[in-house]
Amino acid sequence: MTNPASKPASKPAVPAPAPRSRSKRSGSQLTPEAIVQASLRIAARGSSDAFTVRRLGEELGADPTAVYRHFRDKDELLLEVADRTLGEVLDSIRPGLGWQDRIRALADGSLAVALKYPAVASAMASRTTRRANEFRVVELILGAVTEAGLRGAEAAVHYRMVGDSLLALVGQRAAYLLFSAEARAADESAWSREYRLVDPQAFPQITAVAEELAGVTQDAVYQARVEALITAIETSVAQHR
Amino acid sequence: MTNPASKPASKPAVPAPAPRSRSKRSGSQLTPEAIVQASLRIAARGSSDAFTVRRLGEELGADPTAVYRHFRDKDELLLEVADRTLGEVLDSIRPGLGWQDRIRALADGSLAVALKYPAVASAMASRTTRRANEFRVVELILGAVTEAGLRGAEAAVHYRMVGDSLLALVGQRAAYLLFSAEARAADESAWSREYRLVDPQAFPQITAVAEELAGVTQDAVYQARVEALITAIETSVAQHR
DNA sequence: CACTGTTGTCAACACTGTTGCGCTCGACGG
DNA sequence: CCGTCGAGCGCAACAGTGTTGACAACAGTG
Repeated sequence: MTNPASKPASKPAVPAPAPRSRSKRSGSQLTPEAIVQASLRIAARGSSDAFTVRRLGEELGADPTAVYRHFRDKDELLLEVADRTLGEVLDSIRPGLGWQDRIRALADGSLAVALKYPAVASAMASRTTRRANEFRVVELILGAVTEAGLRGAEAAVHYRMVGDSLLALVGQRAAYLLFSAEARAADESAWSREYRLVDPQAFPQITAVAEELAGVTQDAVYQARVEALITAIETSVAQHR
Repeated sequence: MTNPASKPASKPAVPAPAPRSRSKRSGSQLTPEAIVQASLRIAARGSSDAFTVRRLGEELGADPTAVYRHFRDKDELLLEVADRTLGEVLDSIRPGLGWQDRIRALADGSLAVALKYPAVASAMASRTTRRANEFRVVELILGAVTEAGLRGAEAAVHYRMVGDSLLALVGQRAAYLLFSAEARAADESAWSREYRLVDPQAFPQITAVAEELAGVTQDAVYQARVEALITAIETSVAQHR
């Protein structure tokens, strides 16, 4: 079952409270924590090395299938890793910010981890973990839109708008990073080239701003998308009064 | 060929003007068109049947590897299929609409094909085809933001904002559809259940709107996200004057 | 007729995630 | 101290995936 439905008891894993030192087979013992760390290390390698179970075993110096003693499947591991990084993002958000800056901080933090661990962010782009830290995100965004002035159903739908949009934004950017560096470079240069070679008759608008199109940076687009979310909230607040 | 993207001779395919009737091996001959159509048929089956090359061969009544005589790899086939459906979306947009309605029409049409062919839309969520119809989309969005009142770099970055956001939105929704129906149902009911079971002390905002959160529909979120794009453009226009 | 190039078939390769079987070793009861 | 037990790991294997190269059958051309 690789679906997003996992009600049954999730983690016996390490039942004993005692850390029980190092022991077992040869030197280093395999813990969920170690597996998560190794996963992050692999995910950080980005496009140069895909995130696969076998690669994970290699990184751990253990047999790949040993991972399945600690996680039901790869999906559950990804969920755990994603929730972990999400927790770090949340912890890094300073309290006391205005609601706009809290959303910006959430976006910036999420983007940062997405750029650092593209494989993880990409895999989570269209799902939810339903784990502890995700509820913290819900709480954070809901707090922001409430502080902005939205209530009830209006607040709920705007939370979803912001949450889904951020997830999509970050996932999209991460997935793009999973292409090889050469492929990305080729893609970008191809775009700016073809903008200029377009038939002016058929595509007058493109021709008019071909230079500017070639000069648009990913960061500028990111900024615009985040600000669009904030603007949408502000506009909705202004309308409902 | 008024399209901008075809430098390396891409498709000899059917060089002869004569349709050369039916011939070849046993009865039906395999054409790129037939392959695209079969792909669409499979993609329309959604989560019940993954879009794989072997399944495609089955659908065609031919060996799976025969596809590689007409497309370099699966990716190129997906690009072609995606561009095809995108063309239909564009053709369905009535001219003469205001710029806002043109963006809404593009979004609605894209969502419609994404819901119909989730596998295709999902695969295209974080890439671009750089094919003919994609340039038509660029032209359409650029025309809209220009009509709204944006120029130069401002128009360019807003085009990217709208384009990337729509792609992400549609891809996200499609990817969600690729989960099995049961998994999706379980996921949704789990969310609405857990919203209500959350600790009121730790998550006051969630508790306050738990009911409303459970009642938010995908369509409402979609609407909000599209309107957010339009609002962002309008706001930017108002600011730059 | 022979020749050539196109196109479908078949077997195979290099991967992927995942499972069942056995072995080893640490921990625990007596 | 010793025997038993069970958790944790390695190994081999399975069912999938996309893709390639060799082979064969046919169309059109000289």
